[in-house]
Amino acid sequence: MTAVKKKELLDHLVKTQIVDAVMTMIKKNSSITMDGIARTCGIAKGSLYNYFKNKEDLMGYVHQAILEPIRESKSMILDSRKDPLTRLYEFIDSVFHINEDLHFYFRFMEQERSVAVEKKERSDIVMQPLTRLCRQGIEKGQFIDVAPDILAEAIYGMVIGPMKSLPLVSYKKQNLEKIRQDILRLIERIIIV
Amino acid sequence: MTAVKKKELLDHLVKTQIVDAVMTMIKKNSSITMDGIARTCGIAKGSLYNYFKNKEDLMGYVHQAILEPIRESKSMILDSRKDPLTRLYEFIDSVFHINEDLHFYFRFMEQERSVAVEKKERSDIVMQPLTRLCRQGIEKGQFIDVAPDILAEAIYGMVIGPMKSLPLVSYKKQNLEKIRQDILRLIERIIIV
Amino acid sequence: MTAVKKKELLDHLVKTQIVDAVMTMIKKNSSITMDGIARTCGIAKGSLYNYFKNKEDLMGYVHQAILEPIRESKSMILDSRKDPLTRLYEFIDSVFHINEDLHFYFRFMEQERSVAVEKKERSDIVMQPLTRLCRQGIEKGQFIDVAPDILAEAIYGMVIGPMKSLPLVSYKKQNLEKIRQDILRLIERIIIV
Amino acid sequence: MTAVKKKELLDHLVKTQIVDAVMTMIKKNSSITMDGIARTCGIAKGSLYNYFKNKEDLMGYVHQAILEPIRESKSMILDSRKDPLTRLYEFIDSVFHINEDLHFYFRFMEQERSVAVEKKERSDIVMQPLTRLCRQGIEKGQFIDVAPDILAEAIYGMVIGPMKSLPLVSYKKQNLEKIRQDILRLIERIIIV
DNA sequence: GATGAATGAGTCTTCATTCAT
DNA sequence: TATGAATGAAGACTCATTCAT
Repeated sequence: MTAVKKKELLDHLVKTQIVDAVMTMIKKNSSITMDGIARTCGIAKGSLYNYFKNKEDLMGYVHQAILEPIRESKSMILDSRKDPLTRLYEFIDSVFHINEDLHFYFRFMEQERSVAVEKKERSDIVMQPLTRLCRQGIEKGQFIDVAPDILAEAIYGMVIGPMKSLPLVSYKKQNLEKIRQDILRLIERIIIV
Repeated sequence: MTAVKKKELLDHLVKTQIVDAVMTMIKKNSSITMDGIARTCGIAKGSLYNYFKNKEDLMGYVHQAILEPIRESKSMILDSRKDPLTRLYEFIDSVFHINEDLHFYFRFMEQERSVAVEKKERSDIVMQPLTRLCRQGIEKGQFIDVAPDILAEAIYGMVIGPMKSLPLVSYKKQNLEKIRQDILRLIERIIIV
Repeated sequence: MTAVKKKELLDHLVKTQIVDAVMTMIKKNSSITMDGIARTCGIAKGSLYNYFKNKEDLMGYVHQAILEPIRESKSMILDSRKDPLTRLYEFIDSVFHINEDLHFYFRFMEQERSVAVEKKERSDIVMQPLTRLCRQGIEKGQFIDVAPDILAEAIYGMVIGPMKSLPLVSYKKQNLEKIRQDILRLIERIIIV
Repeated sequence: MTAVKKKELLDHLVKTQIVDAVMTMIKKNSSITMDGIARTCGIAKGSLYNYFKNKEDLMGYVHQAILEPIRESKSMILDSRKDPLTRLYEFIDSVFHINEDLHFYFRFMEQERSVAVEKKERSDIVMQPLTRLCRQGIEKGQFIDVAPDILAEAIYGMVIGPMKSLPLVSYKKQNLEKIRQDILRLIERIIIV
């Protein structure tokens, strides 16, 4: 391996470590300070600045690191070449299977309070592909014919809403399956022609 | 009036003033500091501590003061003795008519970022009465028979979702009416004829 | 005394204390930090920010506090209604009598390194009145007729130059008088008999 | 070439490179950090410490490297075997012709603010030879008979003063020539018997 | 009770210096 | 010898809280 590659690898390793540290802190709901990040990483405060220009930069990187996998997984489903109906079901399934990530994502978004940013991200990651999907479903006559962005919002609300409030409802595995069935029944009844 | 009553009245007056100050600051999107609150109120920083133990206490009070009117207005509609169907339509209408309040409420929630708190409040203010409403509608055979909390979440998502993203969509008055029509068309499909 | 006056007095007292602290530190040639200023004053770091918005503000105040007396004393001499010749001799005398202040002033200027600022201050305090003085002397036919600003610079250089380098020259009281005589002999040659 | 000589040559090469880097940075008015020096040189930060014990050491070397040419050029003029009067005129001319260097020198001095050092350098480079020149001029009966060091200071002040303040005066080429003429007239009038 | 000056822990950021490779 | 990542001491600034008047 060349020296350059080694360096890049090491660089990436430390950055990953930093991301992990921030994630841990977010999960613990502790406030994110450069001091804290360094301590959690077990490196010196100054070292953080060898990897990132400043806190904003660092948080931006963490942001991307957290969002990218979600963005990708959603995009893979929502933008595939399958039938719109199929994709919708797959999307709903995926939401049920990644709910832990999703909860983390939501908490992160709330920590990183910036209305503009949140809406932008939500829009980029889920709403835009979902809106495209809805448009295609409507064109094919599979979905009810309302404005596609409204339809997308409604689907998002119907699916994500119950997921977000799950931790409040005391639920077991079978409950989760029951919830899924109910959501599917609603989707079938409301969305599909 | 007794001295005690006078004191209570004065106490309430100042607290109201403090709440207003915080609201003003949130609207201006300025960061909420004890110093700033005192300055906005026109009282001394130290005096705040005569009314509240600490900042958390103060913010808790503001929290309640902001939420109570929304809670009440929602409760008045959702818990009235009218027909569930009627109440549902009234609720949806109310959401469309108070959207300014609602935006303020959302901004406040983002300032006061605390996952636990947000969910709790949302639950108290809207979801519980809405769930009760759904239960009654289902029992009466008016709404499709799924778990009432899921139905409530779905309705919430369908109605609030598009509202939250409104600032992003470039919209005019007629757009708003179009959105309302679309949402109503979706909601109607919940209802069993 | 009213409460307001008392407050103003106290405010001024603390600011004076801060100025003194900075002066002390400059004399000691120690680097001027907010921490150090606070320590030297015997007050808390945060308190400095109750009196000044930031370090720049504080240093600006110190700047003025140091310069004002010098500015005033120079202005009183250079802008008086006396004969230009008389004023010139008085100015030279004054330079010899305040040389301790002047040395402190020069050291301060070097600490506060900002070319623009230094030149501006020097210009405001000494060069402008001195140039006016020269212009009047030339008009009256008392001084040799060259550009007044150049003449002013030359006088400044002739008088201040030797003063600045005094600490290097091992000198005694009588030396100082000898230097003064020499400078005066040079200055006299500017004057048209 | 022996290995030792090779090493010395290399050492000198790198040091020259470092001096150039610092000069460049001073001209750009950017703050001089070890990191920046290394980056500008294209060598590693750690390597600087193979050539210099610490930053102070490095800056001292740069100091000498910058001053030496000025010192030499001044010395060549002031210490030549020509007539004192001729040398004085050559000195004044040289000041007018090297004003770019001089400005760089002044900026450097302001960066390297240290009263002691400045006075020492000024003394070494200009004042000592100028004082010698004055002494010779006085002995020859060409210059006015005051203490040679005072005379030197006065000349320095008369010539350098206007030069230093030049950037303030909005001046064109012809202005510069006018200034030169005025200064020469003053010198002739005041200094020369 | 009201006041607001004083406090100091906590936050981000810079940079000279060290040291393992 | 060369490298540059790691270090940590400083530095400027913020802000919730206390307390003497």
